[in-house]
Formats: sequence, structure tokens, C-alpha cells
Amino acid sequence: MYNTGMSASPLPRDFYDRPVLDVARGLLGARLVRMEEGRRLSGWIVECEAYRGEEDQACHARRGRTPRTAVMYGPAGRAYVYFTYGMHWMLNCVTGPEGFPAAVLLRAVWPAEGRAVMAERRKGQPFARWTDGPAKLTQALGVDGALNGADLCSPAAGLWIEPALTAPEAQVVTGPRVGLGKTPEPWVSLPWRFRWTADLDGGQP
DNA sequence: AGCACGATTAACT
DNA sequence: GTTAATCGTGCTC
Repeated sequence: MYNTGMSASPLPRDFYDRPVLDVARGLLGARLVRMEEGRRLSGWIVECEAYRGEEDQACHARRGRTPRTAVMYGPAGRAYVYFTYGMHWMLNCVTGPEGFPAAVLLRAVWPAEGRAVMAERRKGQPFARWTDGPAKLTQALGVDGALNGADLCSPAAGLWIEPALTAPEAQVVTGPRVGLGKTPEPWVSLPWRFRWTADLDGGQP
């Protein structure tokens, strides 16, 4: 449907311009690519979470449109990158339709290209810890606030997602989103976290 | 102007 | 299991 073959072009706008839960599921196995200064860094997406609408009390847009959340109200296929805990950057993909705030938080990837750079940026950490958290993957791939609002459907900004692998349904697990603190029910328990449980490596690169 | 808190991480007991 | 790090955001005064 979205070309899982050898193509190396960014996923099209139509991929993102769908309900956020569908996009989140569809991103498992896709390849997150960061191009910087001619070098290519990438990883296969293995975990992500959906945030949907102003009624979702876990979504940043619960307070409505603000300077920070404006990107979530924009067109599908753009990056929503935000800063938190005074030190961490988080990367999301905005989904459709335009005017409705929704996004997918990328929580974990499995390192593919550019491992030497990731190892340097994640110095002191073992391979399995390079990109297994939302702030870890942005650090390893060099994603920060300069990319907020970037168009993921074009290679121009140096950040996009390509079709790559397809996560078999039997290996996809859903569950509650992580780290929601005092978010009330039912939002805190909704199974809007998607994880590909494949043992891609058996623990080794 | 002041404040509490956060879609986290790493280090520690 | 606990906790410090560290600062932008958005709310309340």
C-alpha cells in the first residue's frame, strides 16, 4: 500500500493524513532517516504512541492552540519537536486532518545506518540503550528544536521516514502510554502505545 | 513576576 | 526501588 519495497523516498503526505492510531500502527518497521552534512543516520521504528485531540488529557493540545502546539494543528506530515525536562527533545509526526491536533510520538528505533555516530553521541551506553527511548533517539540521530515544523514528506529538511519493514500483526503489542503522570482516566489507560516485539537482533547488532 | 510541572534519563541505594 | 538534572511552557497572581 505504501510501498514496502526498495524505495528510499519519504512516506507521502497521504500516509500521515489518516487517523493517528492508523498512522502509529503503520509506522512500526518504517525507517526514520536523519541526513546531516551528507551522512545518513537511520533506525527502524519499533515503538510509538498516539496523542489525539484536545479532549485527550495526555495530549499537549489539551490546553488548546498555543505557540508550542501550533504545529499539531497544521498539515499532516510535519515534525512536532518539543523540549522537556530542561534537557530532552522529543520527536513526533503530525497526522491529519489539518486543523485537528494529533501526533505520533516516536519512542524507540533500532539502529540501522550511522551507528558509529550514534555510539559517539550515546557515549558510555551499550548498543541496546542507544535509541530505546524518545529522548535517546533524538540525541543519537541529532534531532532538536531546529527541526520543529519540518516537512517529513520532503528530503529538504534532512528528516523523513521511509517505508522499510512491515511488522507482522502477531508481533505488535499495544498498551497504555508511558509517563503520563497525573493524567486522568480514561486517557491514562487507553492502549495507544504500539510496540513491535520482534527480536530483531537477539540482543546483538 | 512567580510558580509548578513535564509524552525523560542516568545514576544511585 | 529513589532522585537530581535543568528550563520552556502555560497558568495564576
